[in-house]
Amino acid sequence: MLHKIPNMEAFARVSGLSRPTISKYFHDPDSVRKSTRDKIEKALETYDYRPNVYAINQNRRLTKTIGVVVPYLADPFFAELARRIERRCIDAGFSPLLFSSHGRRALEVDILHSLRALKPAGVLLAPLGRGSDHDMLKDFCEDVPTVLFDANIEGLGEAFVGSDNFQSIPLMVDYLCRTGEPPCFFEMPPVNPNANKRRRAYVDAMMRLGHEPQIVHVEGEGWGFEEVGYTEGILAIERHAFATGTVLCSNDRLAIGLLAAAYEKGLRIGRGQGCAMRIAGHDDHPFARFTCPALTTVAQDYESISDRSVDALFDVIEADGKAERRVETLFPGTLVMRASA
Amino acid sequence: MLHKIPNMEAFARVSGLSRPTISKYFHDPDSVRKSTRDKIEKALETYDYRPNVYAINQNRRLTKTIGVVVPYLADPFFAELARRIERRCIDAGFSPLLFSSHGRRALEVDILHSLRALKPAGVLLAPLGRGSDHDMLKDFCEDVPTVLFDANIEGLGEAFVGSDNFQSIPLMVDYLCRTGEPPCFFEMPPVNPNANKRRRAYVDAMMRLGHEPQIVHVEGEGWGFEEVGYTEGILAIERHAFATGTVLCSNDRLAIGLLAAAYEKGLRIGRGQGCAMRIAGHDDHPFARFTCPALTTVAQDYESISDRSVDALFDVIEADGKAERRVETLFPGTLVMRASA
DNA sequence: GTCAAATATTTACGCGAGTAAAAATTTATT
DNA sequence: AATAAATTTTTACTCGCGTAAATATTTGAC
Repeated sequence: MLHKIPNMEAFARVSGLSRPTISKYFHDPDSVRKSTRDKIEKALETYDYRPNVYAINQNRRLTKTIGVVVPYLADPFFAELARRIERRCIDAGFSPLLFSSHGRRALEVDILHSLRALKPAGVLLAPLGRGSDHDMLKDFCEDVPTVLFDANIEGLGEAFVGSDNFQSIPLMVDYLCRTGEPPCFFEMPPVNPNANKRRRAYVDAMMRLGHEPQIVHVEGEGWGFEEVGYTEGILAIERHAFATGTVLCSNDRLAIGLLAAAYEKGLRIGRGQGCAMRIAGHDDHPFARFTCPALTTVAQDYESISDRSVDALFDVIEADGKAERRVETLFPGTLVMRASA
Repeated sequence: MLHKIPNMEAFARVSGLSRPTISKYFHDPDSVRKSTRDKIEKALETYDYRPNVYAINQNRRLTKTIGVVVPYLADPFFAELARRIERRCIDAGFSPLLFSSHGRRALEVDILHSLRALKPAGVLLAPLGRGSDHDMLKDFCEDVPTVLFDANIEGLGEAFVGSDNFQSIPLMVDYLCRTGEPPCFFEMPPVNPNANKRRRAYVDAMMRLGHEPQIVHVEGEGWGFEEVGYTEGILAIERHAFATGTVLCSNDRLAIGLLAAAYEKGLRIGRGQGCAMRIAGHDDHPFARFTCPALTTVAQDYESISDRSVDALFDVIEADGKAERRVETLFPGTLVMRASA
């Protein structure tokens, strides 16, 4: 175990250099001569010293932390996005801090409050959406360089990166109509703007193809989508609420619930012979390939979304926290044909 | 929008009080007289001031942050535990910071390094287990009050809280034997000690009941359990590797993969007439009730585990970072009978 | 109204670093 | 070797707040 060094002053002594030089080194190792860099790194092997984060950040106006806020971390979709974002932040020399609002407005507000206190270099925020405190969020975005992702809120933040629901939903509707009955749309009360956009995209797509849109709207609160999909799926099936045997769900988690309901009701799902129903989702949730049957869905471009969000934030940070203008980047989805539809 | 106040000095002026009093207030609002508290809170409504986190923590030896580290956040099991833990920390006036090792040793090491720099009041750590850097972890635990949960590492940390695999696995084995063929055990290379314990518990339980243990061990790396369960499940089914028609998986995610494989192979899963196979899991993963068929499993006691972990950490923190002795708390699992077995 | 107890103010120093300016030293160039 | 350029050292001040000690003020009890 190496000997602990309490502060930079002491470390400067044991490494035979002056404190400002050490300070420069930790700010950027390449800013000091090779020979002194070697001295420092040799000392670092012998002594256990790392600069005090709090003392460092006290003076810096902007720190090296980046806040990442998602609405619901128990959703592997967000876990996956967060994972990629974290990675890219680390690679760029930042320290990401991850927060989940757990679907609750009060928590999102709290998180943003304490995040502001941390003076982060920037924040990547997937807002609750409908559940967000709009005014508070606006204040926040004015103080802290923020890029929104996944769920857009008009005019908030320096940029938005997400999926193009008006491309992805028609893609799926087209596919379903081409290969069988036109789909009904299975949705719950929208927790965020995507859900709304998807419904509208569904209606548009159906009209364009000359079909009557059939929306099966069910009640259900919160972010326990599987639960809602299951419970309300059971009811919908019992009441013959699905006008056709093809159901497009507003997201994969809802589809997973519906799949479970259909299974329990003895309905065979899929596009083959003897199947009573086709079910499709949206997102290509990490678990979608392991449902029974595997879920046909539209894949969101995780990689592009996370990469682009981070890039956008870095741009903003370099531009002193203000983007020239607010850019919205929408990535197209890709059809993932599996067994369920 | 309220007027921004740069520091405590200035805030003291506008609220007509002295800085030390303000300092006391933020340390504990009840430590000042009601009348001054009111003054401060009135000023707080007019002016936008919150103390600088970094300046505060620079002097405090122990901060009010608590680190929460899990091995793999995209696993809803950990997401759920983390959620409960976070909540309890917040309620107790701490600021939890959540980190995921994403299954990688290097990342766990990095996280612990930067966590140490944050001088947290304590850390709740679910270690990678087999993948952890044992020596580094030991150093860490000596510096920072740490409570391990989920995966135990002998002698590390001030306490351990987890599930009692030697109770839960026999519970399931008994049930399966009582209601049908004795189970084989489906497992992959153990990423953490639980997997090992579960295998041993399975062997013990089978022997006790006078049955020959049948272990189906498959290859597979990392934390993509569903993927391994699926891929290797397909192979195992093709090769008739399951000695009996009942399979106990070392965890639910593996079971979900196997379920998908069985479905694809046209095997009907469940305990009823015409079923080819029974599949059981372990953990009661949040999605386990939505598989097709719903997964029979052993529920881990999420609530007790998270609550007890936090309590244990608080005890340690109050006892100045050192527990009298290292206590291991194991909670029993409960059988969750669903349709799959 | 008096006096002790409780609370607030004043004053002053410390924490661990960032950083700026001037002086001193090292390195590179010719 | 002389000189210019690059780097390091010295010195000193800043940041925002914790905290301790002495002093002053307010409060409550009688």
